[in-house]
Amino acid sequence: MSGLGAAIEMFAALRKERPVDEDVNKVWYLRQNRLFREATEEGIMQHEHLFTMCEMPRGTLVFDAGDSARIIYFVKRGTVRIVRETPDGKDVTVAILGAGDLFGEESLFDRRARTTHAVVVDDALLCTSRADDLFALLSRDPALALNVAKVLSERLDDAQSTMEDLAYARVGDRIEHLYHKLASEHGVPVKGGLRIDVRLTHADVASLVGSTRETVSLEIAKLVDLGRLRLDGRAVVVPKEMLS
Amino acid sequence: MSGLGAAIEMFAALRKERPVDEDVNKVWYLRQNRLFREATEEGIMQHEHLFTMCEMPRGTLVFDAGDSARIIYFVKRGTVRIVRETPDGKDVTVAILGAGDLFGEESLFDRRARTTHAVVVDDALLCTSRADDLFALLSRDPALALNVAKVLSERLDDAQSTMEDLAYARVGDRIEHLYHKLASEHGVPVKGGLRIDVRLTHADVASLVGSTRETVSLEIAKLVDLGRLRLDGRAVVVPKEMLS
DNA sequence: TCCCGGCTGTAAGGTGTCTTACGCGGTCAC
DNA sequence: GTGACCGCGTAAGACACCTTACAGCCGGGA
Repeated sequence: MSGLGAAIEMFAALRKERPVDEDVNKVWYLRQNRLFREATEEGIMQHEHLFTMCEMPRGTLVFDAGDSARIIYFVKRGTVRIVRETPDGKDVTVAILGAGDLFGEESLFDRRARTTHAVVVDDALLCTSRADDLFALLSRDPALALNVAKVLSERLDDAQSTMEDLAYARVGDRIEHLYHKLASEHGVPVKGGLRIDVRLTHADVASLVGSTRETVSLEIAKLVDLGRLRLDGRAVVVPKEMLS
Repeated sequence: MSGLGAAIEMFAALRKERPVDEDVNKVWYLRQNRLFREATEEGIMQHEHLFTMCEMPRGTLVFDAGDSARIIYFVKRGTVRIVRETPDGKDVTVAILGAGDLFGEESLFDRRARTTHAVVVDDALLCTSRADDLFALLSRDPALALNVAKVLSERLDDAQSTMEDLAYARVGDRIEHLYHKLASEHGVPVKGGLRIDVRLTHADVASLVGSTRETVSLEIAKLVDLGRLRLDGRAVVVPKEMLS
């Protein structure tokens, strides 16, 4: 994958929209993105060396809490989990990210070591950039900087909605909300609903809804009984009559 | 708080002309905001007409969930609470903001009605700007746009830390963490610690830590017993030996 | 001054969920 | 194949916290 491809993917990531067919969409992104509307081919070329692509299999630790490497990541393909660890060693997953998302953006503004770690959930293709390089690029282009702000604003809204759930909803409802959100972001249409192919174990789900592996097993079984979720092999399906 | 009250307050916020001495201070106030931290005096002067100051007493509903007015707010003085409401009517306070913070920034990127409401906790002086005006300003100044991103990034980190607490910490610990955070952000030094002058009722605290008024009363009493908090009249004091 | 409404303290009972414990089936490496 | 490991299902007991209920307090307005 060329650096140019990487750069294009990065701006695609900032727009938070997902390609259906990659080859067609490279051109599509060029036309859509404000930056590239006025930019010459050479202008794009100038920045291609700032980006690197890399492939990572399920389970890879992208970065660890405490790391001080200042790198920003863009998800091109696959899924990544952002995790905090509580003082007594429990994991809290604060975000599940897919194609089009970016992460590690704290290091754009903050020199402190990371407070989270990031793990690959489904085999991923990532694009990376050094914080200083990206910062310089953003400093020259307000539209891009605003895109970053927009992405963060959406993530904040997401986090607040999760806080609401954690504060007052029961575990069963939290799990259902989680799967509805995953369905809308990562669901693939199957007959009768949306299948979630993100490979989350019950322990992973527990870390997302603030519960334990055992209660998650129990509550999922209850939800399936009630017809609010279905199982398709190992994957969870949200019935379409449940999608508001 | 009634919807009518909300509308009246919004209207007042847009219309009210402040006394001349406030206008003179406007630039000074703007300068205190994180957004304009590195901006030049002239730069602020140029855009000063985009902003309006307005005073709001404790209890004022700054904006309500469902409002579609696209306005961004800057806190010059006082304290403001950002609140979401759960389907069954419970309040979840997702942020407590003080001097230098901004809020309502969703409307910069998003045309949907607000999902939160904002209430004045301590008599506040706010500065308002129409979303479109501010957006135009940010589009011309990458440094300002990056400041917005930075503020959002910090708020996100904050939200994630709260999620961690809500997920696995006991109510007592959550309250203690809350007061430590408030102390570091809004605390005024008194002998033996930091006093928190933000006027939060136990019900308010409950909405911050995802609990009930009664358990908050109980747990605060326990914390005071253990010497982990002190009371100074109605205010809470965090003993300095508790500040890590 | 007195009343009223909002804030706080306290306690009994109920329950959602965590903890602990164990067994079972799949999958992968050897 | 066969063991080791991981992910899953289930169940009894404990407990943190919510619910419900009521009473005292303080401050502000009539």
